[in-house]
Amino acid sequence: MSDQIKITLPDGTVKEYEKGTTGLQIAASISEGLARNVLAAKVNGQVWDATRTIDSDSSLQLLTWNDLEGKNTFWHSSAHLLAEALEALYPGIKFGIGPPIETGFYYDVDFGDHTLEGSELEQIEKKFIELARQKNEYIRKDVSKTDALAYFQEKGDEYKLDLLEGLADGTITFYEQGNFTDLCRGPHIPNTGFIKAVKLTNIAGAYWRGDEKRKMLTRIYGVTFPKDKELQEYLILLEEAKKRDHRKLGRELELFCFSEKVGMGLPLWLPKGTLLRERLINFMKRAQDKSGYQQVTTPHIGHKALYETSGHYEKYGKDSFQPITTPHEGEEFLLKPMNCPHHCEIYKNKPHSYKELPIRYAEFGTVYRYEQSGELHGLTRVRGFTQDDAHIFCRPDQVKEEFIKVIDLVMYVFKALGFNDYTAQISLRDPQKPEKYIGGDENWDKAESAIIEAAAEKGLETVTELGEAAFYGPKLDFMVKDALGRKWQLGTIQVDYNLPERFQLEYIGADNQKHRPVMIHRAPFGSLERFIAVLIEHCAGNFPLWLAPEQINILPISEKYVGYAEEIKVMLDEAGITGSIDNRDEKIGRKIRDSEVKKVPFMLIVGEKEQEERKLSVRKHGEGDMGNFSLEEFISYFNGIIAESLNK
RNA sequence: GCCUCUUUAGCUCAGCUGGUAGAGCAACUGACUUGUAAUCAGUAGGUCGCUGGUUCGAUCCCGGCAAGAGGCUCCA
Repeated sequence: MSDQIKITLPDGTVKEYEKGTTGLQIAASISEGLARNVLAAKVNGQVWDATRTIDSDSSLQLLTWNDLEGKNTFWHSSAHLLAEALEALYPGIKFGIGPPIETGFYYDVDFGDHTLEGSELEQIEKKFIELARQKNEYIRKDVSKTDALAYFQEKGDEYKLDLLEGLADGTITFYEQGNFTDLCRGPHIPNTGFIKAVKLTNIAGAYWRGDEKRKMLTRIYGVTFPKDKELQEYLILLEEAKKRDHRKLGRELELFCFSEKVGMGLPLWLPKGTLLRERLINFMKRAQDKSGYQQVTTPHIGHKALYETSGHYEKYGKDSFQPITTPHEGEEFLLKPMNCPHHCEIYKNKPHSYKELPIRYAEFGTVYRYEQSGELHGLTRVRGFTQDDAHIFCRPDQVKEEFIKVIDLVMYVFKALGFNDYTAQISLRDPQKPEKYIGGDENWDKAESAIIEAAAEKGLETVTELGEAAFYGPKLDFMVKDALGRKWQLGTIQVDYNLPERFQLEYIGADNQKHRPVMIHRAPFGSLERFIAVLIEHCAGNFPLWLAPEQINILPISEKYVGYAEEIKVMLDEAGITGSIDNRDEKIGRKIRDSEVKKVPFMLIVGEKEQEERKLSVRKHGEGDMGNFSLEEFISYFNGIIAESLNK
C-alpha cells in the first residue's frame, strides 16, 4: 500500500500528498494566505472539516468566505460559539438546534424560568468575542449512541436526547470547542479565531421542532464575519433596506394607510395609491384582452352552500370570517375568500361546446380571509385583498398549452416591471399526508405532470417543494424577495381537476357526450396588495414613469406664473399625464426639494422666460436640469419613455 | 394563535431614580414674489394607545386589553 494519495484540485491539477493529510495542510502547501482563509474542505463533493484527515485519492475544493458552503460552515460554527457563550453566562440552560441560515445563524435555547431581554445581548456578544479570541479548535469525535445518550442525560438536555432518538448508532459525532460540546454532524471551521465580529440581531420565540403543540424556545439570531469591517458594511446595508420598507414609503408617498377602527389587515387606499392600483389593473387587462380573457364581475358574498360545494368551508370554515346571517332564519352568507366558486357558477350559466374551450374568466376580485393576527404584515399579508384572478376552463388536451400561455403572461408581467430576481417553485403533494388533499390520485398525477412538463418546456428554472400544494391541486408559484430578503409568493398558477368535479362542470364533446373540463387558477400579480408592496421595495418608491401616480409637478417660480402653469396643466391632463401644481408661496429651491423627496419623476419649472417663450424648464428626478422643452416636445419625450419601458 | 419587544403632536423622536410634557419637520397666519434640493417670524396642536390597580400624586411602577415590530406556526 502506498502512503501517497492523489488530490485533484478544482482546476484539474493533480498533486500527491501523504496519506492522512488535511485540507488545511494542503492549503498551506499552496499558499500561506490560503491556509489562513480556509474554513472547510469539500472532499469528493462532501463538505468536511478542513482539519479532517484525507486517506484516499480524492477531489478537493478548499472553501473560504467567498463560497456559500464556506459561509455556512462559518455561521454554523458561530452558532456553537454562541451556545458556549450562553452556557457560560446562563449555566443550566438547555439547547435545541443551532443551524446556519441564509444570512447568519440562530440557536434555539430553553432558558427555563429566565426571560432573555434584548439588553442582555450586548453582554452575550462580549462573551462571544472573548471566547472567539481564545482560538479554540473545533474537535470532531465519533461517539456511540449509548455514550451520547449518557452525556446528555447527565447534562439534563431533553432536546438533544430527543434529537438522538432519531439517529442511528455509528453515525453520531460530537463537536467540542473550549468548554462546549454539542451533538453535531459538522463540519466546522478550524478554530474560533476566524470569527472576528458578531451581532446578535434579534430574539424570537420558536416552537421546538416547528410544532405548534410543543414548547416554545427562545431563538437568538445572529450574524458573524471574519472582519469587523464586513459587519459594519452589513449593518449599513440593513439600514438602507429599511428605508425601502413599503410600510414606510407607503405612508411617505401617501399610497395607503391602516386604521385601528376599520380593522387590522384591512388597507385603506389613498388617492395616489388607488391611481397606482388602477394603472396596474389597466396594464393587466390589456395583456389579458390580448390573450383571450373575458372580464366578469361577481359579488363579495356567497351562500355558505357555495363553499360547502367547493370544499373550502370544510377546510377553512372554522378559521375564517364567520357566516353573515340575515333576517331570514337559517340563511347564511360568507364573505368570499376566493373567486373560483363564483366563476364555476358563471361557467354553469349555459351549456358549453368543446369548440368554445378554453373559456377564460378574469376578475379583479376582492376577497377576505381571516389570517391569524400574528401573521399580518403591511400589505404583504392582509385580511382583505384584490386578486388579479382568472379561471381557465379547458379540455384535458389543452391543459399544457394553456398552462404554458399563462407562464408566458406571468413572464411578460414580471419583465415589464423589472422583476428579474424571482424563484419559480413547483408545489406538489406531501406523499406522507394524503389526508391533506381532496381528489383522486389519478387526477393529482395528471395535474402534477402537466405543471412539471409545462415548466420544463418553457425552460423555466424551478425548485420543487413537496407538501406545498393547495389542498385541491398542485401549483407553480413565483416567489420574490422583499427589501429585507423575506420571500413572498406573488404569481401563482394552479391546475385543478377537483372543482370541476365538485361543481359538476361539463362541456359537450365532438362525440356528443358530456365531458368534464379542467380548471386552471391563475393570478400573475397574486394580489395587488402584495404585488405593490414588493414593487415599492424593489424600486424604492421610484416607480416606472407609466405607473407613477404623480408623473409631473409643475413648479411656478412665483405667484405671477400660476396662470401659465394652469394652462399647461390642462394640456397635460388632455395628454393623460398626471400631476399637480405647487402654487405655494415658496422659493423654487424649496419646491424642487419637496418634489424630489416625493420622488415625482418630472418637475416642470415655469417662470418669466418660459411664459414668454411658451416653454417648460424640465428637471428630472434624481438627475437634475434637462433644459427647455416646448409642451409638445415634452409630451412626445414623455410618451417615448413609457413606450420604451413597456415594449422591452 | 404563540414568544419577545414597542406604543409620547400628522411624521421623526427627547423626557434624569413617579410631582399631569418638549424639539425638528408638517399644518395654520403674516411678511417676502422668489430661477433648479429646505426664506423669515408668529400661532395652534397632546385626557403620553385604552383600561384597571398601587400611590397623597402615574407618561413613568404592576395587571388586562388593543394596535404595531421581529420571529414561530399558518397561508384556499
